[in-house]
Amino acid sequence: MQEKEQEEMQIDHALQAFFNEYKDVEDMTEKQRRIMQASVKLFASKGFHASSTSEIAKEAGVAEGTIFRYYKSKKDILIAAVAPVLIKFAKPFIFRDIFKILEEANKDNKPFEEVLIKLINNRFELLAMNMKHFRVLLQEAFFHEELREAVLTSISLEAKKLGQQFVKQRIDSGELRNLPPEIIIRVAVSSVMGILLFKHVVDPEEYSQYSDEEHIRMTVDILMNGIKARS
Amino acid sequence: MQEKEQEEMQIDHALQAFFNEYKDVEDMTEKQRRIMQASVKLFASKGFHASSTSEIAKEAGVAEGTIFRYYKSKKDILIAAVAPVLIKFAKPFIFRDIFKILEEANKDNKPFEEVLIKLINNRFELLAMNMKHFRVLLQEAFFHEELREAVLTSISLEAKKLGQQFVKQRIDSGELRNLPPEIIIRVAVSSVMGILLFKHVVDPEEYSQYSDEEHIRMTVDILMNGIKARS
DNA sequence: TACAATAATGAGTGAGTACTCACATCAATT
DNA sequence: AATTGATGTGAGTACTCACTCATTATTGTA
Repeated sequence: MQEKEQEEMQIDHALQAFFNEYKDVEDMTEKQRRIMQASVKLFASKGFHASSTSEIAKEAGVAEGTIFRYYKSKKDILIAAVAPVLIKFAKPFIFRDIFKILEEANKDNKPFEEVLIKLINNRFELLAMNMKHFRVLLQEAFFHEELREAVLTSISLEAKKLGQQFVKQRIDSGELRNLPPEIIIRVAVSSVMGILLFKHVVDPEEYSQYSDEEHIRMTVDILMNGIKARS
Repeated sequence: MQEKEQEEMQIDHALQAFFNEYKDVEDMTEKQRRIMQASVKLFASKGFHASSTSEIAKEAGVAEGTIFRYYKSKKDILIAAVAPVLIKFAKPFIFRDIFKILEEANKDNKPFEEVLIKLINNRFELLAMNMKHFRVLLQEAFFHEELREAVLTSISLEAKKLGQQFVKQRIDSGELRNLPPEIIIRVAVSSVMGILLFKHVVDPEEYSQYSDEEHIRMTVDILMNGIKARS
C-alpha cells in the first residue's frame, strides 16, 4: 500500500516536472494545459473509460463545457493531448538507460550475453516501477487504435532501429549467428516478455519455483545457445 | 468480407450444434437457454461491455426482466453461463489436434523439431480460423479476473501437463538439454506467441518480409539450437 | 468609457445503462 | 372451482454519461 502510494507520488512529481519544461504546450491557454494535465493524471490512474468528463473538469478546475471548447470529444483528449504527452514523457524515460548500456557495451566490447542480462534486469526494474501505468497503457491500446499506433511508431520503431544496429554489429564481429537481426530481436524480446507474462498472468505459482534472476539466467542461456555463433 | 462472414457462420453453426448436444443445459428452462445462447453470440461478436441487457433480451426473444430472474447481474451471465460454455466448447476444439500430433510423435519417435513445427502450424491455423473470437476472449480476460482464471485453469493447466510430460520424455531420452521442462515450455510458447504478436501488432510491415513458414522455421531453428542436447 | 470579440461557465439535455417490481399468465394441487 | 406458486413481463426507476447552449465574465480596442 505504502509502496504503491509512494510510487504514484514519484510519477506525479516526475510528470509535474515534465509539464513545467514541456515546450509544446506554450501555445496553449492556461485552461487547456490544465485540462490536459488533469486528463493525463486521471487516465493514467483510472483508465480512459472510468474517467468522466465531469471528473476531468473538476480535477482541472474548469467548467465541463470548457473541455469541449478545446477538444471536440472525450476521445479527442486521449488522441490529441494525452497520447503525445505520455509518449514524449515516456520516451526519454524508456531509452535513457538503454543508450547507456549499449554505449558501455560497445566501448568495452562486452559479450552479448552480459549486455542482454543487464538490459533485461533494467527493463524488469523499469516495469516494476511503473506497473500500474503500464497496465493502463496496455488496456487503452487494446481499444484505441490511434493510441496503439502512436506508441508503436514512436517507441518501438526507435527501439527496433537501436536493437537491430547493435545485433548487426555482433553478427558482423562473428559473435552471433548470421540470422536476420529482426528475427533475433523478435525471439529475444518475446522470450523476455514471456517471462513477465508467465510470472504475472499465466502461471505465477509455478513461476515462483525459481527467482527472477534464475528465470532470466536460464532464458538467456537458452537464447544465447540459440543465437551465438559456434566455433 | 465474404470470408469473414463465412467464418462467422461456420462458428455459429458449430456453436449451434454444440448447444444441441450440450447436456449441462438440460435442467434449464427454454428461456434461460435462449438467454445463454444469445449472450454467447453477442459477447463473442461485440464483447461484453458493448452488449447491453436490452440487446440480449431482444436477441433471446425474452423480456429484459427475465434475464435478471436467472442471473443476478450482467456480469453473472458472463461468469456463470458464458464462460463455462465457451470453455467447454473450445476445449476439445483446442486439444483435439494436439493429442493426435503428440501421440503420433511418440509412436514414430519423431524428432522434437518436427513435432514443434507441426504443432505451431496447427496453432496458426486454429488461430486464423478464430481470430475474432480470440480477440474478444483476450479483451474480456483483461477486465474480468474470473474469466481469466477460468480460461487459465481449464485450458492452460491441462496444456501445461501435456507439454511438460512430452518435454520430460525428450530430456530423458537425451534429445533435449537437461533444463527444467517448464522453462523450456515457457521459452517455446512465448517465442511462438511472439511471432503472432509481431505479425499482428508490433510490426506487421517488417514481418511481411518473410513468410509465415520462414518465420516459424527460423524461430524453431533458434529455439532448437538453444534447447537440444549437444553430442 | 463604450463596444465588440472572445473565453468560460454550468445547468440542462437526451440517450443510454443495469436493474426492479407490480402485475399477468397458467399449470398443478387442493 | 378456487388457490397457489412458479414463470414471465415490460414499463418504470435511478443513475451516469458525453455533450450543448444560453448566459455571463473577461479582454482588447477605439
